[in-house]
Amino acid sequence: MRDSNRPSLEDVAALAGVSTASISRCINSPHKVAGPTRQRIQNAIETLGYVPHFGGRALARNRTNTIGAIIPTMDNAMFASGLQAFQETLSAAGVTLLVGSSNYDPDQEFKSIHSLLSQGADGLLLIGAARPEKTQAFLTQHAIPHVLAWCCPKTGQSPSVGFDNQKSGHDITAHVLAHGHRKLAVICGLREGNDRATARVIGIKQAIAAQSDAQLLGLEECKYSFEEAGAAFAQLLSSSEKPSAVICGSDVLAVGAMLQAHKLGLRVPDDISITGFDDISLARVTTPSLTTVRVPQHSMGRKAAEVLLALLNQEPGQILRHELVTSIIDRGTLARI
Amino acid sequence: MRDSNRPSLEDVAALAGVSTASISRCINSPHKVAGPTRQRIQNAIETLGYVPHFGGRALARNRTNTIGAIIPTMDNAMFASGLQAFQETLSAAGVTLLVGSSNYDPDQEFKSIHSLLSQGADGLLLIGAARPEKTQAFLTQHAIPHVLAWCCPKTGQSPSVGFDNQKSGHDITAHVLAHGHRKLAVICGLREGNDRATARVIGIKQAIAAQSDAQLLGLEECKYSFEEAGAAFAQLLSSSEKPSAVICGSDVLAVGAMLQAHKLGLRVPDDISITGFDDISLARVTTPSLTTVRVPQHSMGRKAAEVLLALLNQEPGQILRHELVTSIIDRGTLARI
DNA sequence: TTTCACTATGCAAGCGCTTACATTCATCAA
DNA sequence: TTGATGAATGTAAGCGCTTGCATAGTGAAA
Repeated sequence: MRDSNRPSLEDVAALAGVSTASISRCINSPHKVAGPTRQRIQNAIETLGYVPHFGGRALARNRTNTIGAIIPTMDNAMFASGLQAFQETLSAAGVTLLVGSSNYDPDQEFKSIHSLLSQGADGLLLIGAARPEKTQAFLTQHAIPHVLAWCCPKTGQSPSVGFDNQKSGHDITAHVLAHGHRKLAVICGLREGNDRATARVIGIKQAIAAQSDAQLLGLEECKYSFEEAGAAFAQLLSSSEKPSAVICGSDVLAVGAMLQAHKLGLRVPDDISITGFDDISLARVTTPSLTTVRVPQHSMGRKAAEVLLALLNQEPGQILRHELVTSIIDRGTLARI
Repeated sequence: MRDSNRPSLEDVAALAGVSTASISRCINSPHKVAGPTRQRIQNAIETLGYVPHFGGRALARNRTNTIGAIIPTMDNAMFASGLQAFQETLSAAGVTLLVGSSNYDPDQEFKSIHSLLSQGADGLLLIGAARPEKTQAFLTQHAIPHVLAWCCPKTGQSPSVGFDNQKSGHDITAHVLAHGHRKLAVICGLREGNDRATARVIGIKQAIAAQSDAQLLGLEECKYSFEEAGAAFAQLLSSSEKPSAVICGSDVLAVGAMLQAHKLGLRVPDDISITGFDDISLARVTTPSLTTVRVPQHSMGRKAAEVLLALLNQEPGQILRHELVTSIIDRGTLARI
């Protein structure tokens, strides 16, 4: 027990009167140790408050039982509950979650990947499929086990657990069109390096294009904040021809738009309809509550963890592309014209 | 290079024609290595794509550069932005964040502590001060560097970065009383094992007690969900004597109450006033927006990280108790009577 | 009883890295 | 020239754990 007072395997072994090997076995595969011995060891561990030394273990096993997740930000709720589910699932499997953030910046993401790997992450959860060649190459070259979430790319060989952003964008737009709207506008997140935002917009445009008498009056890109979304909304409504519905690429944007509409004295949905995307808790709280696209965050997080764990355990026959379904939640911000 | 194709220090040493010690020095304290040698080593590292093995490093150094945070849940936004700030600050210092959750359960928290420590966390961020003797003893016995956040206990020797929950509870209540309310009710989170919720209620009760003609008509405890808070609200309003204001221990509860009020056909704040606590983004989004207590989540997260880093670096002369101030944000859910 | 098969446990060799100490070598003052 | 000095590099001893192999112990079959 050289370092301060941290007990080592050896200390436990001495107390229990067995060899260090038995202790190790008792911890890692208890069935290999006889009942009474196990009991004695348990006691010793208890009395000393022994906790295995991570470094030693990681070195000997060449595995850390740690998985990294790099998400754009925890600050808004967009990823929170998915991440929570991810963490819980890992935790149940005895794996710990390392968190890094990218702040929607590819360079930052690359740094985080590096950082988490050098912290020993056995695998990685990444959001979205779009990343620079450099990052992609790094993942491939080092054969980093990873899964993509929030997306479901049809190309590329990374396993993914997500949904079809484009289709969902299409769906909500078709829904808006079905309500009789023909003059539409869009607020979306910054699309550069963000394939989810990009795909959603493509889907939206597709749906509009498919309806001959519909038109897209304007499209504003901004960060995911109430303020920026509000400004974008004001911008869209300042043009001569005003939309009857504004389709937003995220609930955060939609709520920002609603707040701004309120300031402008516009009633939602009587004067203008607004739709969101994600169905985070915000969506239920506004008045009226938000018509939006429900994204199965919880099951996505859980499934992503399961896939990643299977990957690490080299379980064969894994399906590599898990597409979950989204649905439209009709609440109160979409009027029928 | 025994394991698959991962290069080790030795491989780099061989390539560069130096000893492993020099490589190590070159990585960890470059100034100790002569220019040309350094160059040669850099090249070798580059060519091999060498990344130091985490386990080996952690074992030799007895330090992982990893810090764990155990928060009740990431699912609601209560801790999200504080955690984000915490993570960013750590990241800037080259330290990685490990996340565990407690789900407001002391046993689960204990398990998470164990788990994060066994994953090598050098230090810990814990929420709140109330924990079982067993957990406390474990922390003390093993001399785990840790800091408490979201609270600011005057006793106990754990460093903390937080605010005075009791005082804040008192303040918001005094504020409500100053608006002329005399018949109050309270919805709070489950207090068992949750010192923040407990302290807030104590503060609320104190303020009410200090106002002789004020009365507390009812108090409901529930989980932090819209549904449960809604039920609690309904319960409070089902009694014969109805409160004119309901003070909630969290914005989540307040929003749940508002949603329920709406269902019951009550106008906020005309028919009933409601206040929140935390000032998470939800609070700005309801109609009317929520009068609440602003908690400096961001600076709390940042400061907590700074304190923890200082602790790990054994920087002397640290102040161990950082009390941040809260303030009341007056928005639209508190009527003047 | 002897032998065999099997289980429970111990022994000891690493895992990849850091670092105290030893060694080498160039530099410079005496 | 010589010894002292200090910088650059090498040597090798761990760090705490896992695990293949060896050994001891047990009961059943022969």
